[in-house]
Amino acid sequence: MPSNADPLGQSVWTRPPRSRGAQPTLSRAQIVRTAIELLDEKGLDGLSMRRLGERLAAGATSAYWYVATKDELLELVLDEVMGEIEVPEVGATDWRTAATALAHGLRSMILRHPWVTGLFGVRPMMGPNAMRMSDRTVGVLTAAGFSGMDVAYASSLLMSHVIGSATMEAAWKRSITPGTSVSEAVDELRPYIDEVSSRYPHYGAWWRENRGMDPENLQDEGFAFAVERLLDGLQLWLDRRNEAGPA
Amino acid sequence: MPSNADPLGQSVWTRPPRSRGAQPTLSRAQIVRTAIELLDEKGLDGLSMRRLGERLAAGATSAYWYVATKDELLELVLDEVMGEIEVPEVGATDWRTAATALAHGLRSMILRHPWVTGLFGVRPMMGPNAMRMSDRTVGVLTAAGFSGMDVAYASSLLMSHVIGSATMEAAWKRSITPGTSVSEAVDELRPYIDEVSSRYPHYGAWWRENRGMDPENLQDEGFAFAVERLLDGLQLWLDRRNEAGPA
DNA sequence: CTCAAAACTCGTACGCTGTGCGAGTTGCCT
DNA sequence: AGGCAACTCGCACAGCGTACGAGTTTTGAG
Repeated sequence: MPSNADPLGQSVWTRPPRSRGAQPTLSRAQIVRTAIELLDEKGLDGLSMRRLGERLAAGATSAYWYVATKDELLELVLDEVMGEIEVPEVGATDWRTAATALAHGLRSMILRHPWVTGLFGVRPMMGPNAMRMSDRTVGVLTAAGFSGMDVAYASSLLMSHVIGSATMEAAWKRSITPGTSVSEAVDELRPYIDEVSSRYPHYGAWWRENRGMDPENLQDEGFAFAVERLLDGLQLWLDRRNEAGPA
Repeated sequence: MPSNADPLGQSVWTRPPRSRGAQPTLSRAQIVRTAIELLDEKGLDGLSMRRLGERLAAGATSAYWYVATKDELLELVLDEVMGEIEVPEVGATDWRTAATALAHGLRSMILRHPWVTGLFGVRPMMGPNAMRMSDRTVGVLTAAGFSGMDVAYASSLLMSHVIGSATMEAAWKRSITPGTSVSEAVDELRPYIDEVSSRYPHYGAWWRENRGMDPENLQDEGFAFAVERLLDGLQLWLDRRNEAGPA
């Protein structure tokens, strides 16, 4: 363990960076950037500390001066990509537009970096970028009329849905042979689905009715549909509460 | 690779089990059961093929006769725990009750086996238990009045939300020292949250108003709230459509 | 009953992983 | 000038997934 290891259970985010001494040839930022490069190219399994060292033109274990463990590096990486999402400032638009932007921004980040889905489950996101996003979300929802625990509930509803659906979408995309389009993949699978779905009554019936659909924009449309329904549900709750309140 | 390895890219589910020959001392079912035991005790990282062999009182690589790779074993394991969820048959209750049962059933399965969150993202779920669940879900939603792609959208909305929120809940639970209750954990974290939240305006304001809340049933309440909003949103869409249709 | 083949079990080994350790180098501060 | 802090990195270790092939048991065919 390098000497900057965490003595008191503090997280990566609270520990100050080093300052004096020989000038470093590496940096946290560079390490994180390179790790993301590697992850984008080869996926979560494709990142090993040795490969990272190689790509950095450094020794296999050199990164360990800047990062206590691989898990910690992954925490930094997760927060870094969270920084790619932009949430409108409070008051810039109505809350529905802002929430929609948040949802779509988060989703497209995940589709850009599908390996993040493997990182969401491990530790709660507390990095500065994730916090900044939470902060804006809280602001937007508060301005919309939510208060108290409802804010937390609504924001978690939003985030959870996006994370869940993008996780499943990424899983599906990963399972098709790379390079083929969605339509081609579905065409390939069609006989198999025919066979399987025939054994399940409701699913089979649905499939017989809908096997002709164009699968190209299905994921996008499904996501947009879900976000609308979800915001409808929240809006309805606000409306009902406003009706009941001033009575 | 054992000789029953998949020659044509078929999945685990289509390959028939072995029949003739020396009577086996192991079985797929037993292997899967033991793997789940180990996973429940030690988490995703705690499962190694060697440990599995040990616990089975067998050689380190013996399980490889029944399972081509560890990933395949995990696919079986995932489907096995999916079998723990019960979805009401179509017509047994109104669709809202059925959907609520599905959501809560899936959530409590995930909280019982938190390691599954690491499995959702890797491959689409196509095992028999997952299919059975999808089938019932499709049935319930069709009976409710959804049709065509809406069925897929609505069912994915439901599942995605549960998976996302349970993933984040499991992450949070994992990060607190085991054995301490939720309230104790929050009490421990309180000074840290005070410090962090002060740097984020909206989040900080929200925290100052709400730092006194009782965190004990927060997760449960938040989940129930979200499911209600989500079903409201779907219901509203059905209503609007029924209004517009017969006009 | 005989016997080859099928059905399994498992010890060994290979290449990979994360990372602790300690010796080596560099450059600032007194 | 000298010492120490800041870094770099080769080596080694324990553990991983799993390919391989030799060993054991049971079966069905002749």
